[in-house]
Amino acid sequence: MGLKIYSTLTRSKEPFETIESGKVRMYVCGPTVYDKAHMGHAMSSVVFDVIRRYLEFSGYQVTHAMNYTDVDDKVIERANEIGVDPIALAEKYIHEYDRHLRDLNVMPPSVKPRASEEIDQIVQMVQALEEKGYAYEVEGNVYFRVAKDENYGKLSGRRLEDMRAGFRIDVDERKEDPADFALWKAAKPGEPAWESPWGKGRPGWHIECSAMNMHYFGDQIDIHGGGNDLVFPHHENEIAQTECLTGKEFSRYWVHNGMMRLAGADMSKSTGNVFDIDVFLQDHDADVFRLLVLNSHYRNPLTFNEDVIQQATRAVERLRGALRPASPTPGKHDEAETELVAHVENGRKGFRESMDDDFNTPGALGSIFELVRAINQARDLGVSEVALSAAQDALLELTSVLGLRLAEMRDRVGDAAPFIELLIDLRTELREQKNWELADNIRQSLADLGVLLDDGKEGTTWRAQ
RNA sequence: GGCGACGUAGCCAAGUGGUAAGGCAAGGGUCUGCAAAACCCCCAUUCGCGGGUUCAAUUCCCGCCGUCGCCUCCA
Repeated sequence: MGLKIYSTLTRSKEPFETIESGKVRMYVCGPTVYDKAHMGHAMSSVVFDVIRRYLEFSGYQVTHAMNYTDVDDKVIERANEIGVDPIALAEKYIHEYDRHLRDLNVMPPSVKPRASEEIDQIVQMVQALEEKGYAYEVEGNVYFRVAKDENYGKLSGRRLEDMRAGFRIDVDERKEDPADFALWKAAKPGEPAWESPWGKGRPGWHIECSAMNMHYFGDQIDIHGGGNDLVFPHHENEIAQTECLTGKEFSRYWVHNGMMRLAGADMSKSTGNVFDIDVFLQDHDADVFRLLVLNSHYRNPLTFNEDVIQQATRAVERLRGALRPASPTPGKHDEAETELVAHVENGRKGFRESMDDDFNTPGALGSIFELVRAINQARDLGVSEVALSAAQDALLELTSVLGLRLAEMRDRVGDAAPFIELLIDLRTELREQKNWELADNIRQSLADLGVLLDDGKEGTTWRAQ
């Protein structure tokens, strides 16, 4: 029972088979860098990060490309508004986005191409399309001849006639067909422009992705991803350009994540701009966002509001709580330890089965939480440190496939452990003397430093918050 | 108008042709100097509404209602 992935192209789950055995070429559309990134971008990044991590966990060698669209109408428009150079503006937001990816614990893409750095490749591609009759030039603009592509519309399920019917009157009169789209745009004054066979100009939106794919991966890739808002026209046009040129299937799987929904009245502007990645991460742990995202299937719309943030925060605490050490005075519990081993196996199995089913992360989390309960039960029973930490290692492994960093805090205070334990011993003596006030002071002071004490029947344990 | 999704407990959310994972919240209990955590119990005879197919549907089909996305440059 191997991995299955839902492809937008076939609208069904397909067994995952790569072009090259054991290797995955994955291209994900990144942001147009004209403004601060929002939580929707973060969602998409996390979704594809988890897909990548799971593929690697499954033994694939993944090359992950993510582009930055830095030459674009919106970038130019914004740059002109504030009077800066468009490329410089894009550069600023690219830096910012890279930082967000780090903060969100998104594995760095293998390559991060930018439109402005792929001009040669783009020009070559447009030329080739022109030679094959799929493109035509009008006054320095080059358009893709949609009517010549008999498969046009196959990804989004649209028919040309339907689309033409919807066009308004303000279409570019120079196009042969209102549905044709720009491959190359003639430069207007004040815009970034490059030399080309058609005069000075810049690439259209869709061609950059086709060109980058060809540059870094060749004619075919395994996975092409992005938000489902890109299905049309962006990905539809990418397919058209690339497949008309190569005559081969462009991408084996088209993977699209659902949109984030900010709908609920509880999260309007009045709540503040919780939508910016920046702002969110100031107040919340990246793990919280990840859990929130992974708690629903990537293709479905994601509910995002204060309620679910709270719920995710508590859930992350529960996950971390499972990493608390074993009871200081373990007993002999062979049966319980055997059972714990079985739970670990079930957890792993359930996790894989869910993830193999089109990256069903909510199902995978279900298995993880079942493992959490088993670990907590075993600890309460008093199983040995060895048995418990084996299960905890499994928990850490599975959650790390989801990109969660449960152990981070624990690791961070790791060096302080001997001192914390010293304080615990001291406090235990104070408690034996019924000096509650001092004992509580120590507990509170440690809590302020992010170290929580748990007084159990068998003694006191601690955990990092 | 065209194309496409979605509607499961108070909230978030999986899932299956044979009667509903998981998380959060609420309630009861165990433990505890107190607290927190943890553990146990409890929490949808029911999966938007109305038909149909079937021995059996939340799961398949049809219709309706509702929410949402895309329809030329938004992840």
